[in-house]
Amino acid sequence: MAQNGRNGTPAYQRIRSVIWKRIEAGQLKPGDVVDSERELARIHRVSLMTARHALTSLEREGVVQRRRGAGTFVAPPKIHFNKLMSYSEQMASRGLVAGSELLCNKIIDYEPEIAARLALTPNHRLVKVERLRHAANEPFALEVCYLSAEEFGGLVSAPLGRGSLFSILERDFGVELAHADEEVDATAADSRIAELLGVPRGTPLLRIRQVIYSSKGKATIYVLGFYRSDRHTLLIRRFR
Amino acid sequence: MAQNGRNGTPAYQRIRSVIWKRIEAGQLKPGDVVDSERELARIHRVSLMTARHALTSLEREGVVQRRRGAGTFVAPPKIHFNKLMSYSEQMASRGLVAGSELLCNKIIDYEPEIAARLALTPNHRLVKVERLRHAANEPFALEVCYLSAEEFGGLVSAPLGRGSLFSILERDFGVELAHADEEVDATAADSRIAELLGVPRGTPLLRIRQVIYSSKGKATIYVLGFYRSDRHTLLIRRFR
DNA sequence: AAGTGGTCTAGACCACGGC
DNA sequence: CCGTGGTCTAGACCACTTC
Repeated sequence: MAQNGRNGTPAYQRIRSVIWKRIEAGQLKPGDVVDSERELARIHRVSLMTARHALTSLEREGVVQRRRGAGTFVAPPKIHFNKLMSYSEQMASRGLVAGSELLCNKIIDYEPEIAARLALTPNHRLVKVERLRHAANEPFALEVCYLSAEEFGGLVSAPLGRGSLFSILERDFGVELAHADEEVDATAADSRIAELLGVPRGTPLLRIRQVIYSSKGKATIYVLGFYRSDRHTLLIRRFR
Repeated sequence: MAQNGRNGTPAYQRIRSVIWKRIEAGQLKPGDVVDSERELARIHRVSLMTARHALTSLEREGVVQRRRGAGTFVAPPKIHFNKLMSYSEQMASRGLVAGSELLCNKIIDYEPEIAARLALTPNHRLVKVERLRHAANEPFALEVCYLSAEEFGGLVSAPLGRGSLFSILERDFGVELAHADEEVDATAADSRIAELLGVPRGTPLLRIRQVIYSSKGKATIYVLGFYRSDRHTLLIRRFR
């Protein structure tokens, strides 16, 4: 028996998931001791190295912390820094309900600079989705998304007023989003944006230009967003 | 011989560093094949698991990529996204020379809100370092750093006009910086900042408040920065 | 002293990739 | 087919923390 005890999942992954589920269920709380390597090996009838592998992989993901001579402990709840999340997901993670108003959802013909951001030919047709984001019944952001019309033309008949763009792409188009590169700067509200966001003209806004890539490395969505900086701050974590 | 072959460093780390140095020296280029687990085990007279440990740790750091059945390869050069870098390091990475003007370097007595950001008592004394950053002979950012005067009082006599704060802290104070949490928003230039940065009053600026933590998890530096958004955009990568 | 994580051995079989 | 990485065993000694 050099391998899996019948089914195809490696032993160390089974052990991983047992611990992970126990944490998820709240049976193990941050700071609690996790079964030691030797206990795990005994319980799961597995060698020490295998039990160790399970704990090592959990530690790498930040789920547990190990202290030599002391034991393995459930790590404090991780804060989601630098996570690519849809507006709905962001709101949900703060315990708020997402509200948004669909201003525009159509196909546009010629927008060469945006097509270039998506690595498309200048005359490639694009779906343009413009939405006003609300929080606490007040507008706080204007977001304009662009996607290839060839691939995502079907979006124009999608219920974007309600559902999240991310979930529609992932569910209906089978797109797996992987990461995004963002450029952030400050700009002054022009008259249209000022009116939509309910601020005086010239108010400093956070401008974020975002290219979202699929897991295959293809530029999939370009998002141009303007955020009221009195209602929204960007959180970033950087590592040395 | 169950352990280290005389000196104190583990075998897997020695193997690691041999490979790492070979990459650093340019003998191994991105895409090149790295010695296989079995070769490493043979060459370094070590068991397979130990050779494997070396490659696993290099893979976790993104130095190499492993493909089952194929081999282990040097990873493509990593792009420095979400990296905590000093101003000098940022400039250097873009091939520019850092220029900065020291406006203020003194100890201040009572700044409770900033002390709180560093998890210090309200009346804790602080070192305040204010610098105007230049690029291409034009000012583009104002950065104010605060540190505990108790720990870093010696900074007031340091050559901050020339050297980087990071390198002084790391070299002279033995501080190992680990990560930073940043809050980013947009704000309008007040009269003093407008004059220093050479822009009209009310110009939208990027404001970044940064708490930099040591590797021991201690809040060490608080940085308040104002950036001309016509000269500087923030780049972020987010992951799903 | 007892228990923990960290390192290590000398093998093994499996699944996969490229020739 | 052979070589690769992926998983696994049944032990071992060391360094460290806790009591």
